[in-house]
Amino acid sequence: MVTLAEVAQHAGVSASTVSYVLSGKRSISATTRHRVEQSIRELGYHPNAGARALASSRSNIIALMIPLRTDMYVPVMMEIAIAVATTARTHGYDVLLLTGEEGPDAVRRVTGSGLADAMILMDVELDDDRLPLLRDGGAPARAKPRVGDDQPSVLIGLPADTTGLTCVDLDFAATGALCVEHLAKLGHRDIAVIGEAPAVYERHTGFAERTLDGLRSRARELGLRVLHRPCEGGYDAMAVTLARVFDERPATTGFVVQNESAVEPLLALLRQQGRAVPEDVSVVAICPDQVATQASVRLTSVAIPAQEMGRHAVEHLVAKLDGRGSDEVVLIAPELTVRASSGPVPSGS
Amino acid sequence: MVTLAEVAQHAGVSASTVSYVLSGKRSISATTRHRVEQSIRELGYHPNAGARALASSRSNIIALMIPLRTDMYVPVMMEIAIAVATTARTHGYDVLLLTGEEGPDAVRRVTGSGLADAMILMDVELDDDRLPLLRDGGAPARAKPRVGDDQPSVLIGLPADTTGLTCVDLDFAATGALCVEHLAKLGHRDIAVIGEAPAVYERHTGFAERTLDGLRSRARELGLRVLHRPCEGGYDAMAVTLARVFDERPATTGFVVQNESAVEPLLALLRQQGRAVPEDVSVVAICPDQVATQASVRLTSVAIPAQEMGRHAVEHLVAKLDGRGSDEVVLIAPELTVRASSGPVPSGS
DNA sequence: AATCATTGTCGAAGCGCTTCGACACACTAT
DNA sequence: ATAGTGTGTCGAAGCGCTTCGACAATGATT
Repeated sequence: MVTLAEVAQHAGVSASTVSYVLSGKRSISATTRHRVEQSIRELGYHPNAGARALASSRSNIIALMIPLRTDMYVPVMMEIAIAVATTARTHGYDVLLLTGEEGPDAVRRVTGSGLADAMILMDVELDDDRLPLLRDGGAPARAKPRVGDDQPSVLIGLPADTTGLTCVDLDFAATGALCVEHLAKLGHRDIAVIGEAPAVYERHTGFAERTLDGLRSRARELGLRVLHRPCEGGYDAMAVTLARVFDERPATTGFVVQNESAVEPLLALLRQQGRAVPEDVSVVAICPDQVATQASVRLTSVAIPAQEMGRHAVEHLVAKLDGRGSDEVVLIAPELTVRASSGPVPSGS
Repeated sequence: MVTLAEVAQHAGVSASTVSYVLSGKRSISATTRHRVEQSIRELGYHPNAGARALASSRSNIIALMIPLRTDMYVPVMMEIAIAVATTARTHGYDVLLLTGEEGPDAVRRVTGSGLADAMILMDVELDDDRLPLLRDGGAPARAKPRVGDDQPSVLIGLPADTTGLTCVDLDFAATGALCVEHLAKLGHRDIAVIGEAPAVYERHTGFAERTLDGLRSRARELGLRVLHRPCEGGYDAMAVTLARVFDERPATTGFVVQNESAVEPLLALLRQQGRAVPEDVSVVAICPDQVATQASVRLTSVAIPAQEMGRHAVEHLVAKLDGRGSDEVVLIAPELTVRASSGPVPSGS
């Protein structure tokens, strides 16, 4: 491996000069800089990451923690992860992939060892046991918790208590509201919400509950009736759920679906029952665009802005690492795209 | 941050002793070891990753490179990535997430900087431009490429030329063969293969072509007729493809599908045409179990062993890093699970 | 002509760890 | 008693980089 010293020798300058060329922390004359850069290229020099981390106590690595069991739709998580990785690279950071398996210990390990400079947590639960560690920077009991000394972090998802935390998420409450508004405008009065699996609600995952809250309160204002039913994915579960919905609210003409694996079954079952979409019933989905456009009926939907979330998270983190930036909650405004699955209520009804 | 020296002082031993307790590379008396371990716990010591990497020239990090544009089904990639991360942890390694964006440069950067000790590449193309770098350990032109000095790597997927490379993959040729065998046994004589999108074949992605080769040669032995049609995902594309299939080969009764986003459309279209599955036509899929079991008809399928592939890859890599292990190609034997989508040919035909 | 910034470069001191050789000590075998 | 053989521990030398203070050299300001 070629070292800084070898580059310095080759260029006929001191090691520190090479270092300053690399970091740009002191001004270097153009001639010297070019000579050094030339040597670097010729020798194929790459600074040693370990040495750099040791000397500067900065690893230029961001840890991305993905829980093992996730409530998010997998492709969305992947999209976020990819967005995080690519955005991080543009800022000179690499990404360390952590699974939830180790739990809070992973936070301690990474923080304590200086493996990563910062941390992004995905799919945060309302009451997540990793949060206390992040609030005080991972140091369990320190005399003087100096500000800015701790491990910056950004959550993707919103916990119950956000004090001292930075979070990025889609504004799910607004999303829920947006969906009913759209249906209300089309004249629908009875709305059924097909939600995530019951387990998701039991685990008090933030996004599912917030969607529902936003949706319900807007529905109340608009005078609509809402029936919420959690639903496991797949055809059989959906069949049961759907039967119950029409049993309880035969006048239902609008559906809001927040469960990717229920989307296609719902459409198939409605078709099978002779209910045409969008002529007889309207369906609005909360899902990635890919699902919305690949479904058997092109779905009116609110997209999950995966890339944007990943990008935002990294950019906030980098800002924090640079001393700019602050703790705040960033909610991304939802956007509803009208496609072929929603239309005015049937005039006959 | 608490350092090795502080632990040593606290325990009343020298720094090297603490280091040996940690690494176990020299024998330490039980009493000393306990005392040191106690101090470590009390002080909440975590070895500094950078210092460790510098001193030992081992980062204990494995790089996982995921191409940006992928031919694999996204959830499968995610499953592999998670399996890689968790398996790596059990061997004391962390995982660095690299996207394909940087291309071969990423290999050079990571290799050159000692950021990672080893590398796993996913979704390898038949003629991948990252491979030459891996064969000689990432050093473009070195005088004496000493054996064992280079960056070990494992590919997930099979390139055209595997000399000097270690690869892990599902045996797709055997998979193709297995699928036709199953259909042949049930009496089907005319088989249609619904493949990945045309772009996948144009890019010469290994797994698609190998599946087809294995399938065709076994079909020839068994005297079956095979019609292969690449297909984009989604309903519209599938409708066109399916119409052409029955146009060209009206006697088709068996389908092999290797395209997750074509599975559900195919089932829906068959149903719509009044062809019952499995009574009139049989469908065998090559897809993750989750897709097979969540489809509207539970699919007879060959699973993609994502976890196993991830685990294998890491274990091979760790073996190489430990000086054990060798370059070899590991093909995982396919397993076909019979579910509800395949049955004997209709007697009337 | 003397003074003061400014700019560009260097030397040296670490960062926290691993690892090698040395060494003291307690044994066993002469 | 003497030499030989392990054990368990220590001291010191780095690993390759960053960064601080020092210091020429240059030009601007009196």
